[in-house]
Amino acid sequence: MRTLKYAILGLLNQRSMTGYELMLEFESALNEFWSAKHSQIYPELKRLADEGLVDYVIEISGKVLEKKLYSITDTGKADFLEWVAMSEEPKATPKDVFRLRVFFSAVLDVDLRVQQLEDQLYQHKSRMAHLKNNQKKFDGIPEKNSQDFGDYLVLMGAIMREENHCKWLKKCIDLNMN
Amino acid sequence: MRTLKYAILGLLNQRSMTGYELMLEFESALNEFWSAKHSQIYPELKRLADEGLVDYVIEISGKVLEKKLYSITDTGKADFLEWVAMSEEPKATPKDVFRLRVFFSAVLDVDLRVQQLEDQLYQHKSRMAHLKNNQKKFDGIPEKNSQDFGDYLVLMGAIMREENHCKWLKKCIDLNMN
DNA sequence: ATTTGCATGTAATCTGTTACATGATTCA
DNA sequence: TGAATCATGTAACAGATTACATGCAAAT
Repeated sequence: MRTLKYAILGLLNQRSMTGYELMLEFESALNEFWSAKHSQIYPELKRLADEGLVDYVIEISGKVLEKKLYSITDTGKADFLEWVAMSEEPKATPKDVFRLRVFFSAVLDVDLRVQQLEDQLYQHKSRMAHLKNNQKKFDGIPEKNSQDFGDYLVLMGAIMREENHCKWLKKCIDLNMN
Repeated sequence: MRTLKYAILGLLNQRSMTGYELMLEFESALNEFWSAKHSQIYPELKRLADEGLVDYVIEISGKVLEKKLYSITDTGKADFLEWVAMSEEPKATPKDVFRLRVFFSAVLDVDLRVQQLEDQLYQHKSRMAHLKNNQKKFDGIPEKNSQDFGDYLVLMGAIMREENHCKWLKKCIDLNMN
């Protein structure tokens, strides 16, 4: 499906970046729905360059350190636009180890189950606090055709997801304790 | 992390099964949070047998068709119990191509965005109807120490997740249309 | 008889993570 | 001057999907 390809093209469609900067984007902006390590990004960038979807210029940082500033090409832009316009069937399985554990948890003592759920709840609560803090940077709803708008929608989605997950965890705790 | 290993051990801890039956379980009961194709299950079963965590007897279906009925061993049971009792850090990234598309969707016409969101909403609504139908098989809340209890909790979680996802999609549609 | 489902496997490929490897720049 | 960060790459491995491959059993 080459999703990483389109994630990179989408980011380079916003502005030219180095591989390192792309990595930082995956760690921040896209973190809630996609990720990639530098060991995956650099080879993919090379491949995209071979395919003519991106190109780069070498810049010098300081005295000698070379960095490659990548830009999307017209072909790349066309390819990306085609992808983003596509409709898709929702993927069947968002794999989730914790839910798997809950599924099997009847073999455990109730105390331990509740402890695990509480632990999970704590972690997701702090995650939610972090997301809500990120939301502060928007004042009001961004303009519909700005990149900030997409940013806003997915952040809202992430917050709603965390909220809902916490709600589920609380219900599980309740049902385990009666 | 060997999650498939523990998913299989957990299922075999409930009852002895063939690889084919395990495959069916992954397609039904576990479908909301884990999946595996037969091409992954059969080699894993072989490996688990080599590791002494499961064993099997060959049964004959009809005249000649051999099937392997797998059972969990004591070692396997101990290993599984240790795993299910473990606490874990929530995984950072539940990758989601649709959210990635939404993130970049500002490059599209508003009409197309709304169309995509509506399409997604339709699919998730029917998915939710399907899940709610599954829930009917429970009358009331299952006993806390039965496998049905875990089953019930994750099904509830799946329904809540779908409900929440639909809510998010509706908000996205609203914000795109003003 | 033919189709659908039961039943088991391997091979090739793709995607992603961890570990290995190196070196420059900036800030305290 | 030492630590954190910038910057780029490769190699080995793990996990998972698609395709290849075969054959029996049951139901229509």
